[in-house]
Amino acid sequence: MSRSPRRIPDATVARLPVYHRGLQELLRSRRTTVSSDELAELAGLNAAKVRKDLSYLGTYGTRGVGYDVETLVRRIALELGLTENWPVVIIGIGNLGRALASYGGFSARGFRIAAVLDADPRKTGEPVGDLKIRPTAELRSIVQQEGVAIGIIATPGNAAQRVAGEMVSAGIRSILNFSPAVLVVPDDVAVRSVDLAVELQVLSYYQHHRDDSPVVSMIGTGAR
Amino acid sequence: MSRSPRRIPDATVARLPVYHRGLQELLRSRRTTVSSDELAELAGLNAAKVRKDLSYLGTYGTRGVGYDVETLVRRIALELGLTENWPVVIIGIGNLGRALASYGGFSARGFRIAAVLDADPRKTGEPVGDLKIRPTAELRSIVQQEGVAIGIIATPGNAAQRVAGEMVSAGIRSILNFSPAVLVVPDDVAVRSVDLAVELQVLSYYQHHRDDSPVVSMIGTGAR
DNA sequence: GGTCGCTTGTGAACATGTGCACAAGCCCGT
DNA sequence: ACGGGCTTGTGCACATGTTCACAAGCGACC
Repeated sequence: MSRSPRRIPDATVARLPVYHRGLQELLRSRRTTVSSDELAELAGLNAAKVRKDLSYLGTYGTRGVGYDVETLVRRIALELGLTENWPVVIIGIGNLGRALASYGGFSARGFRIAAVLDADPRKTGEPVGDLKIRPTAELRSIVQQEGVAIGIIATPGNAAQRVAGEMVSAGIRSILNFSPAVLVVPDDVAVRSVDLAVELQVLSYYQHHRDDSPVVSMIGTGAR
Repeated sequence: MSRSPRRIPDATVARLPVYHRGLQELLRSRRTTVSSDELAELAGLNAAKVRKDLSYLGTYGTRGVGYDVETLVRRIALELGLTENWPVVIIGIGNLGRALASYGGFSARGFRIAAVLDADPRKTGEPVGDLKIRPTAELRSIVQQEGVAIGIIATPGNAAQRVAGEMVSAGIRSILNFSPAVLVVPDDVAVRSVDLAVELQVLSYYQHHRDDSPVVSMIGTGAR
């Protein structure tokens, strides 16, 4: 259904959510039209990249005018699959898991938290926002009942691989991993990992080598 | 002092922390030597990439044998500047800020949290781990006294730009931004942004287009 | 209806990153 | 001392990503 004519490059896919975020802001401020230059400013990129990225979605701009904000935000949401309101589960309810569970941004941008789970039986029943912590043994039935497609791992590193295996066997095929571990999963499972310490260490490198080369970077989005 | 002979490519810099993490594991299990193949497995990459990456650090391997774990972990730590035990500050102590503040991984990997700050005066004095929340007005003096070089922003999006400005004017030149906002800073300030919703949305794309192309990716590390 | 100013969409040059494949070099056993 | 097995380091071809620069096209105004 929402197949795009050409395949979209990974680098562009990583930036689409940033455009989506900026366009939503514009919507809120009642802007109807936006140029590639303005959108570039909002996304922290340059105009050429914006135009090339958007061109992979098809021809949605008007020369001499710009892009219609509402059309474009809808087109990007469609492409990213945000219209499906994916149910997600979070496993590992420590400080980070709790923070993720109560992070308002998720529900506002195409996702809803179907359940929060933890392997520690002492935590079972503990409230987290509107939800109660459930034991990991219930994962399979939750996934099946709610049609969960995306799982978030917020456990310590040593539990992550086990949890990933449980997710995969429960039918989850997209995993967002916040633990400092490299996950081994079947080829048809997508994994994205965010390691907080890694991010700091990259910054540390550029801080350390400041005189050699000043650099500003944004993860996966190739910002200036 | 620790200048490397050639400039290290960004893609490699983003992977060095992952090697460092894997090597530390090996150290703990008393391994003295590791091949590019084994290290690749640990980092979720392929051996060719590992060898090329490490070659930018100089010639530290032994043909027919592999790399000396201890030498290599030290060399990478030196390159990343992890030996300096950077003091960092966290601004914005909501759920996420609290999670970051109590995240053990930081102290274990080259950073120490010098202070946690929040703009809300009602939170001042509240304990977070060993620290107490301080008002943002104290940022400048903290930065000067402790020599803080790296700041972490964990505020809501609408406060992020203001906080970033305060950090820059206080003398911070490396910022790790967890808010969903694009920060505008002077050229000589490095920014890395992690937007949790963006990560989910990227996963959502690949989930949505699953039939077109199975994909596994790891942020900024180019894993298979 | 024609012209002018503005902005898109994109071909082509350039830059960066990846993977292959193999020579160079080290260790060990004989 | 020498040969065999193994692993590094890297040149080179290929793939992906970025930027430039400009023709094409739209809208507005005369």
